[in-house]
Amino acid sequence: MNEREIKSFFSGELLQWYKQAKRDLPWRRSRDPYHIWVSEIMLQQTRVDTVIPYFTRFMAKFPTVTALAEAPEEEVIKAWEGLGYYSRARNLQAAAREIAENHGGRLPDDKSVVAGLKGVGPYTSGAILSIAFGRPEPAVDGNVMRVLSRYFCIDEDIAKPATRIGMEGLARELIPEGEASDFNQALMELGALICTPKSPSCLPCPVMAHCQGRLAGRETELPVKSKAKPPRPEHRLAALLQDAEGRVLVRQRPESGLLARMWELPHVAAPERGVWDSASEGSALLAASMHAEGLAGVRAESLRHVADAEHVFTHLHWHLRVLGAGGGQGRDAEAAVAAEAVVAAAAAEAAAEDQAGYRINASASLPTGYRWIDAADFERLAWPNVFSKLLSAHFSGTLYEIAPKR
DNA sequence: AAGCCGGGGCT
DNA sequence: AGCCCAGGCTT
Repeated sequence: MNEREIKSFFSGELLQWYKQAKRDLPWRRSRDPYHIWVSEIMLQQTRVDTVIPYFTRFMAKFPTVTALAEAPEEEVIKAWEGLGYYSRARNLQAAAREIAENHGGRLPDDKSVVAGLKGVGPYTSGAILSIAFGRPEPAVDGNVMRVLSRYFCIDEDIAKPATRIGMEGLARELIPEGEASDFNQALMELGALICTPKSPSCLPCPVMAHCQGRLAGRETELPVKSKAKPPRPEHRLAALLQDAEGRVLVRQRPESGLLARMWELPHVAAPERGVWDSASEGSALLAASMHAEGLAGVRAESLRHVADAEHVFTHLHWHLRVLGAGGGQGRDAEAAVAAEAVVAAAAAEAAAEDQAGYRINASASLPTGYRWIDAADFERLAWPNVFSKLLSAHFSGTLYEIAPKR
């Protein structure tokens, strides 16, 4: 078989396989470009099984481009809570506003418009144009690069942008006339169901007979991919502070950057691991930090170790130690903390006010971005997973289950 | 080209 | 507990 025949065998067999093997997914029940678009944004870096419930809820809440464009941003972020990469949600809404404003609320069959949308790169552009409009554009994601690397025995590093460009050229050639939608989905479906990353199921694979990687016995060593740098560790001290009514002090993150505009417990980075490990030094640091933020009344000696939590990002690994005070929460995972009187001035004021350890005068204003929340507020605001879990446990009275062992 | 952006599944 | 997976944007 020559190169041309190997390619046409691949396209023909794959397409035929897909037509009988394709999964019934919510976004495959519609040809509405808006549905395809939302699903493709959610599917960036995210598995099908994770996306399904989010997609269903999202479409019920924001059924049209216009509905999404007109929604308050916090509602969109809340609907995205737990999916990660929150800039996807902000970009999606910004693009929806662009479509509502300049294209009558309908995604146009126009490559330059689609490719120019916020949050739409080469992969997503190709996916929308082919799936929603049948245009013969390649849609090369990680699945497709894995499948093509193996079938054509390509050992270029798929982490390099130049490799993706090359794969797009190849994928474009492979699209059968008039079948771009099914063919592109077939390529990804094969990667998801058969040609999987770890141990590919070659026997039921519709194109095994001419898979160059398999014929060379190299299917498990392909694709070649250079490794990412490990996330850098950060040890952080977080405060779980309550007022007399049991409300919890939280703050909103900055407009841009990591976890932009989401809510969290106040926390501060420990300059070194030793400070984080030491109950007295950690408490003193956290109290001093809160005081510097304008929160008079935190006394280091009243802070107790209530939980540890981890949060791993692609480039960052947070080790969170949660120190708590106030409210009626009597359980103590750790012995009472004896710290230096770092905030002595504030302590004197606070001691008169509240023996439980922390209290903000009702008339005193909180620093910008801070507020007290109750369980109902918690349900409405959007949190990164780690704080969602901690606060959910706190409000349901089960925080001790994720508290440190000792 | 390299770093910045979350989260979950598998072994 | 440590491994792997995976697009787009910004600098």
